[in-house]
Amino acid sequence: MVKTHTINDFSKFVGISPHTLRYYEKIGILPRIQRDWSGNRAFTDEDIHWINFIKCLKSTGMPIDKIRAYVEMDESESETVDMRRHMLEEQLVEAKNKIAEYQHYAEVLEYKLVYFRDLIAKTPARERSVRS
Amino acid sequence: MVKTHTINDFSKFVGISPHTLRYYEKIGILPRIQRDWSGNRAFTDEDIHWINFIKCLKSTGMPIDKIRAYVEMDESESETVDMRRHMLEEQLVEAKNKIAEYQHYAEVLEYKLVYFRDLIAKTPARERSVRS
DNA sequence: TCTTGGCTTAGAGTTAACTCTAAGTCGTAG
DNA sequence: CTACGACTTAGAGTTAACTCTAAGCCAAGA
Repeated sequence: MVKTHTINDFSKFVGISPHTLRYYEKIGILPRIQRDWSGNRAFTDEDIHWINFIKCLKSTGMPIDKIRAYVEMDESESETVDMRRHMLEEQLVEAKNKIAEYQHYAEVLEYKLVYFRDLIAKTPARERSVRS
Repeated sequence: MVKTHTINDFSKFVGISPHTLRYYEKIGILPRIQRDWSGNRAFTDEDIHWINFIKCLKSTGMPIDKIRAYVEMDESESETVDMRRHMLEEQLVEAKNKIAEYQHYAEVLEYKLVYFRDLIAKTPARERSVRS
């Protein structure tokens, strides 16, 4: 017997509103959500992993439609392992690109900040009115 | 005498459409764009740095309104160095958070991919039909 | 002269991914 | 008995940041 969560509890846990959770189920990116005998959704800890994985795909820029396609393949008995692997590899590249991109931004910001810190260290506050 | 670029050239260079460049100027996040004698925008290499900096702010999640506020401070003679520094420091935190976030996503994807690669290595293609 | 590429204002349309409303049903706890 | 928290469908509204259209003007080059 696996412990399950109501939609409200689960919502708080994963940081996604009940409304959006139902929406995700409806559009097909959250399949296999169990129901209790009265028809209410019964989320399991397994589902947390799935949500995290979905977040991963979404955040690395995979559009909802493509996520749905992936999920359908995952659900089907058809032979789609190669394709799914390929899709994940693309998202991995995206993730790595994002890391590089934000590292660049961090550098730009640090560079600007060096200038500001310098300026603040050298100049009494009342004399400061300089453009960057 | 500084070499300048037409809006079309500059557009290609920074990867932002002429339309959007005009829009940026209009909403106040691209100030000080020079004009030639006939009134056409004359972008300088300086402006490229500025665009890159703006991209930095935008990509680290600073909304347009806040960017405009920053730009206004940068333009004004008022004493806003501390505030601007503070804003940049917030964006730096954002950039670092993003890096961590995407590193996490990359790990999740790599983990999944290990499973797929394993599966593909061990199973002849015609036998594959497994759920992840 | 005609085409090309620039300019302007004002406002409408697009996009994805939610996010919410309405309107009604059901089961349980106080 | 009543409130609460689930549930349903269908469709409307929201959001930011573009993105484009219309309509018309101006200047340079072939």
